[in-house]
Amino acid sequence: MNLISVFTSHPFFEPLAEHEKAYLARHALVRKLAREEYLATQGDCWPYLFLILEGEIEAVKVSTEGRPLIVTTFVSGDIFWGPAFFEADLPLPISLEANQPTTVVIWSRSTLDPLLAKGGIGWALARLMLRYMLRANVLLERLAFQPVTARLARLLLEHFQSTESPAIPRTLTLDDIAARIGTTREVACRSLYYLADRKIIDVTRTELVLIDRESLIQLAGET
Amino acid sequence: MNLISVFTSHPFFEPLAEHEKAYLARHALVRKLAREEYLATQGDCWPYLFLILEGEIEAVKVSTEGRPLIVTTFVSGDIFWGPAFFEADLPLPISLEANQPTTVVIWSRSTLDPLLAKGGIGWALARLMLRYMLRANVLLERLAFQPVTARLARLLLEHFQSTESPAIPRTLTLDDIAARIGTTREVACRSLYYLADRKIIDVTRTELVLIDRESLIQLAGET
DNA sequence: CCAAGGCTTTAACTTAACGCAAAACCTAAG
DNA sequence: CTTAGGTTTTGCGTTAAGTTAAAGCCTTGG
Repeated sequence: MNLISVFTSHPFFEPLAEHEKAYLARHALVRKLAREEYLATQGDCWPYLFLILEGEIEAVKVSTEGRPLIVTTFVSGDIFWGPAFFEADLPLPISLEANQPTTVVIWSRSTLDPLLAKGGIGWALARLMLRYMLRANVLLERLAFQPVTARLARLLLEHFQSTESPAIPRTLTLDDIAARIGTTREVACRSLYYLADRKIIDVTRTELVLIDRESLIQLAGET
Repeated sequence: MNLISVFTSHPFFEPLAEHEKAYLARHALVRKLAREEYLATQGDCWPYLFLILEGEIEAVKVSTEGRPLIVTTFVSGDIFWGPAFFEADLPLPISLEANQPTTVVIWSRSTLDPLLAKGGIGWALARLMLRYMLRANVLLERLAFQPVTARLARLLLEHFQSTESPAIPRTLTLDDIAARIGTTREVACRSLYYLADRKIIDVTRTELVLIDRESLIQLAGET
């Protein structure tokens, strides 16, 4: 397998010796997911750790009324796990859903167990977890303190940042946007046009064009 | 110092050898906090880990407009840390404020460093962090999906659970309640009377009496 | 070319939640 | 006893956000 090359390059596995990496590769479960396919669902007891080789996986929560909220997105190279990986019987607090065709490598708790006893990996896990905790924290802050418009503004800023061009094609549907900022389709749409009305962005059917970055930043609150 | 006895009894330090525990005790910083005193404030770079010996510490976030939100409460025996304990320069996402007279033991990153390299502690930290992440997750879910009344109902249930008696004295001020469920004084008060109006609880100036647990549970949503 | 299905947009309505302000109440200090 | 300061309670006006419904637009597949 050429899987080993992937591990070697990933900083997470750096502390491991060669034969340990080989062990990992032998026991790895490679799984391909289609768009909209679930890796695991909320409430499952899922004692695995995964690494994304290609694609994206969204961590999504669903309310009792069925409204989805995308908590975070894991991209290629990211590592995550189910709580049951650490302690038996802890249910998965979110669903893991592929965004697009995605390939992941999965290890079960029992496979990784012998390696975890060693120092390096435990520490690395703690660091990773810290990162995710901080992400969750940011989300919490926004949901608790910021209105929909501000959350939308921030989402847009992130998208505009990732490209040089001031225009981004409308790849996300309104439902996607709504799930990301924690609201509904309709409200997301209204907010978009609220921004358009004050000449902060330009909304067309095919793209969103940034007009006034300053105002957008201001609307998004601090940072 | 009799500090050592505290460590020995704490499962977190179980993996350590006796001489290591002694090392810990030697380098421990014991700090007493008065009520309302801050251990550290949001935005600080705070590379420490602490253990509560006595008292309580609240993790509180403050919005730009000054509205506080209590994210979680650490009680006697709990261990927590600043993100900078793991990675330099990460700011504290919350403030740590004593709820009551509180005693904590603090270690700096540099002190603990030699012990962290060893496996056991890293793993324990990862497990602890997982717990906190799950807590944050629950809070997120409630803020995102549940109305104020449901959040209040759940808070009350937790309080009623902790005592046998159906009556609890009003030790929390409305501001406290509001900060815990993420709203304002006035709204919290109104919600309280909303519950009283439908005979679910009884509100007097001195105590809250549980009348209809079933309804309260139902209002609180699942669980 | 047409029709179906999905996505977007708008409008009208409803309501939960917030802010302001004032009154009521309680406690502790003088 | 009185007052000052803090807390609780209530009324009122405002608004952000969710809901429902319907219309419009675009793409795709027959």
